[in-house]
Amino acid sequence: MARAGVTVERLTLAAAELADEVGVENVTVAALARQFGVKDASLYFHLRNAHELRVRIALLALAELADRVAAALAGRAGKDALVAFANAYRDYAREHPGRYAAMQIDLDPETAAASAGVRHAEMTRAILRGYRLSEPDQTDAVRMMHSTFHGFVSLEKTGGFRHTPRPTDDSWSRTLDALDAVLTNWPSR
Amino acid sequence: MARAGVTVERLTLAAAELADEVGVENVTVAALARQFGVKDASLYFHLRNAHELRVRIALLALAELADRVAAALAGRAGKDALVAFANAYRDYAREHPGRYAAMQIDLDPETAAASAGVRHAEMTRAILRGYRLSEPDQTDAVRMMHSTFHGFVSLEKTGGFRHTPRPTDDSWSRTLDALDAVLTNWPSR
DNA sequence: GTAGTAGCCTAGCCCTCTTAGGCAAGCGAT
DNA sequence: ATCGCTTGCCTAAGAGGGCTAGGCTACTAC
Repeated sequence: MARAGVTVERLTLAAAELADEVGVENVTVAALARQFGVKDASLYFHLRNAHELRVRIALLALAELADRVAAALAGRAGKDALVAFANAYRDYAREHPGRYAAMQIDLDPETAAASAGVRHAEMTRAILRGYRLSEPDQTDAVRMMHSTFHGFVSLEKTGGFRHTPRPTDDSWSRTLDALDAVLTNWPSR
Repeated sequence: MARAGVTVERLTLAAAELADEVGVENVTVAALARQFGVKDASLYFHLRNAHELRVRIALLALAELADRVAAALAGRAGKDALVAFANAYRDYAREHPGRYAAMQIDLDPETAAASAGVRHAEMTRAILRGYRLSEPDQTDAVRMMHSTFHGFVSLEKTGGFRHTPRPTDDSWSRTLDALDAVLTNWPSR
């Protein structure tokens, strides 16, 4: 009997692709086993449980996104960097809806600390260097930025903007203008 | 054999409460049936399938939230209205995490059009009257506002802000200041 | 009081998750 | 080469959940 050559890495990648096709909630151990031509039970040799599978998708996505953002950010500063970050973020979410959704599951603290999520935080703060904000304004601004990006992308995906004809691309670009404006002129207390 | 007195309304309400306790993804037809002292199969007399149950939770939540926001908005204008809206939104999401999560599932267009979601859109636009924005800026601003609210609340819930000690309440209030500032001074093209 | 229907039930199928225990392929050491 | 050990797969089996088909019963309308 030939071995199927299943590894955690191959499983995770296949799971991520499956997630993009059918949604994270439908990424099932059984479906994955079928893809590898293997019985469901066999995957528990590589995986603790179905939840770990989703966590692994999330970690993969966080790392991939961090790489993309880092590449987009290279050599840019100020609004240029803001827009590059934002577009890398949104593009990734649209190309990989399942992976993006997986990113939203909450990781336990130590897993999160070891994830590429920390790189996101660092890069976001790096952007703000162009806007000369000091603490605690910087933290607030980071949170607002992230909220705006995530909120927009998330609402766009679930069709929250569908009821108005205006192209979402236009709203996105104007939202970034507004974000740039408010970061440039961060209101003092 | 006494009848259990199951109705779609009672089912939906129980499901919503269950969702707040254990998460929407764990709202199961079987669990609900147990709560009503009834067999699972019996619920299919009232419900088409498990998905309908979640849709009903979403619609309930949209209506409840719209009521709250409307109450919060009464007699307010400008930044006052903005803050009231935002807090009503965030408070609801925190008190009813399961209902809030249910709100994010995408409804098919006609269901969405018949939902209380349209009231949200109207009220959001009403707030912007205080800021004198005309189309298409108004649409962009509505989208940005909604994105910010949803993004913040969503990230807060999934622990996205945990890695920084700053109280989220403070960041929230400063984010609203920033939003007010940018709406007041919406950047022209 | 009888017909009809609304509200529940049992039986049963399929799918998923997960554990327990077995067998066989390949590797390292003798 | 072969003996054993580990790795990678297997079968078996139980617990749930989703859902359908078909049946019984209590209430309702006439």
